[in-house]
Amino acid sequence: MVATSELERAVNDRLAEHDLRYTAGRRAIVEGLKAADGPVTLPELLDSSPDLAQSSAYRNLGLLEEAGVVRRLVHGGEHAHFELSESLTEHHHHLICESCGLVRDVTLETKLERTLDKAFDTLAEAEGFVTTHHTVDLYGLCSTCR
Amino acid sequence: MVATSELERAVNDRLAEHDLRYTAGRRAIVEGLKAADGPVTLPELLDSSPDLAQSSAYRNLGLLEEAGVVRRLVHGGEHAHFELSESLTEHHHHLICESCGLVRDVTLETKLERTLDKAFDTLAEAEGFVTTHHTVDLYGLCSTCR
DNA sequence: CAGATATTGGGTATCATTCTCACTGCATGG
DNA sequence: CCATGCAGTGAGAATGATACCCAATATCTG
Ligand SMILES: [Mn+2]
Ligand SMILES: [Mn+2]
Ligand SMILES: [Zn+2]
Ligand SMILES: [Zn+2]
Repeated sequence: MVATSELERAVNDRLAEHDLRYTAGRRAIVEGLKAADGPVTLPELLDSSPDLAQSSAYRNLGLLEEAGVVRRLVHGGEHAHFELSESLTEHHHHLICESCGLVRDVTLETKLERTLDKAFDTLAEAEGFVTTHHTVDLYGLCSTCR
Repeated sequence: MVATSELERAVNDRLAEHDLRYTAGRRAIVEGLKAADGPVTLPELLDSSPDLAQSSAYRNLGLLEEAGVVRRLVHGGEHAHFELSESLTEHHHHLICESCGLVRDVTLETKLERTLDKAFDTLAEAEGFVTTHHTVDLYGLCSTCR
């Protein structure tokens, strides 16, 4: 987990590389994502930071995504979920409730993750692909929806 | 790979269990998915079966999904992709081109898949989840988009 | 065939997300 | 300080994939 000041500096740097300013609205988004205990939807983000305008939040989430600060998760639910990029946190995967849409983070053992990376590279190569990243999503029912 | 007549019977059975008829439109969808060399979008499906009405195709894809005949893949692109359910084909994963949206099927070694299943169950249990299935998606660039 | 139920398809509605544009904030330099 | 220019903002409108409606048909059952 990156310390806040370090995170702030890293975000600032990435935005600068893309000629983007680190404004109050963008800081509120980053803080909101950092404070959340998992990926959040846009309505959830607005609830936690009521001063954000919806249109600006969507726009800034898109810009932060392009700048490599934010990752957008697209699952079957109504809303996309957003989280801080893995390069600012750590590589992990997701547990998704098919009933309420809740998303939780999970981490695989380093050893298993390395085995997977190797297997994935081989598979992709056989199809002529070059892969940039992978996702592993576990679908099911959360403890409250069971 | 299930033979066509066997597939037809299996689809028929599942629809019957849900009080759904195996009509010409639904058969066209199943045939279209079977003939495709990977998951297809609704516009692609309509192109390959021009007599399908868009509204009926969407409705029937949803019903076929509920009946366990079709699986819907939601990635970042414009359209969802559809394929025959794994229970009618075999468990596999996806290689997705981030540039053109192409989706290809890939299969992991049985041994690795079993290792994953075990690890996933443990992780889910620790979070109070019960999992129904998992996805593994490899993102990158296909040979033509490289 | 009749009655009951399921399906169809053209049109319309929904709604998450993106776009528009007039306005504001902020940096820079003279 | 003020002027200038450009990036950012936000309220509302537009977009587009997908779902819904409903009157007309088709299919099953007996
Ligand atoms: Mn996450
Ligand atoms: Mn597939
Ligand atoms: Zn749940
Ligand atoms: Zn491609």
